[in-house]
Amino acid sequence: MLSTGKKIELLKVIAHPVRIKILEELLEGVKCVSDLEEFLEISQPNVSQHLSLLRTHGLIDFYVDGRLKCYFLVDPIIPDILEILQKNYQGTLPAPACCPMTKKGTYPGNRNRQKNSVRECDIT
Amino acid sequence: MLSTGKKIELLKVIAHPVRIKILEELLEGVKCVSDLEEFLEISQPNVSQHLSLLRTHGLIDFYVDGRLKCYFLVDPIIPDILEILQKNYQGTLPAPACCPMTKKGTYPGNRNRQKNSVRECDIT
DNA sequence: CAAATACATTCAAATATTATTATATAATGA
DNA sequence: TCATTATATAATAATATTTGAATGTATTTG
Repeated sequence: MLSTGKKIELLKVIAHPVRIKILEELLEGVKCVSDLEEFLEISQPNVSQHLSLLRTHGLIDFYVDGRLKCYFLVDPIIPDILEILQKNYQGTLPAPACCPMTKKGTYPGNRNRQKNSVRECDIT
Repeated sequence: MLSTGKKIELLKVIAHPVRIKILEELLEGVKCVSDLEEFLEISQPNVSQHLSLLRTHGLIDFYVDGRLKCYFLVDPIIPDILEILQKNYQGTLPAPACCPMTKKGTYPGNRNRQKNSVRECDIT
């Protein structure tokens, strides 16, 4: 299994608007470079460069059909990332249990804080 | 709801080893800067810089307790990303239905390919 | 009020990423 | 074989990211 470090690297590679579009397109099925070039509306060398980066990181691969290179998805992390990008997040995470917002106390750590700061969360 | 573009930007901000560690730490609960500094073993200004970046992107926020700044998670995209980083992916995605690997044909698009390339996937 | 603590900001240097341009290669078709 | 099509690579220039060093501000404590 991949280390967290490697996964962060993958995340970094994925986090680019053009590459996300490529991956979304490949999620639909196999695509050759020229089809991607048309779809993305960027130069062919640039498409190849992005494909190359995705490939050297093991995210995608290709097979050859005549003079076409047919790219497809390999890494199972991709659908999960793309799903997050589609997901409709609303609101925020719940405020921390122990803070002035929830009126339940202040910092739960051991650092110095103001003398009169009461930690109701400790008192229970 | 956030646009895909904004989410890609968030992904880019998140995809950094130090910032991932910060987010993982904050997932456990509120943390002040000095505690993060100790944990991360990087300089205090650098911690502040990363926190600032995370905050300007709306991923985290803080409350003040005396001289402490207590940071906490805000954006609900964070737990989802962190979950992916923990997940144990194995194997690869299934090979495309229509390619030499699966022996079911070649490129499904409309580009020129070699004359004798048969598309069994079209024939059904 | 002075010192100490907690944190932020600014600037510069080092490094990494991105896109462009030009050129190369390999396969196909005339 | 020659032109065309499909793609890759290399070099460069522009830009962005990252870190370190120095300095600044606010709060608390003695």
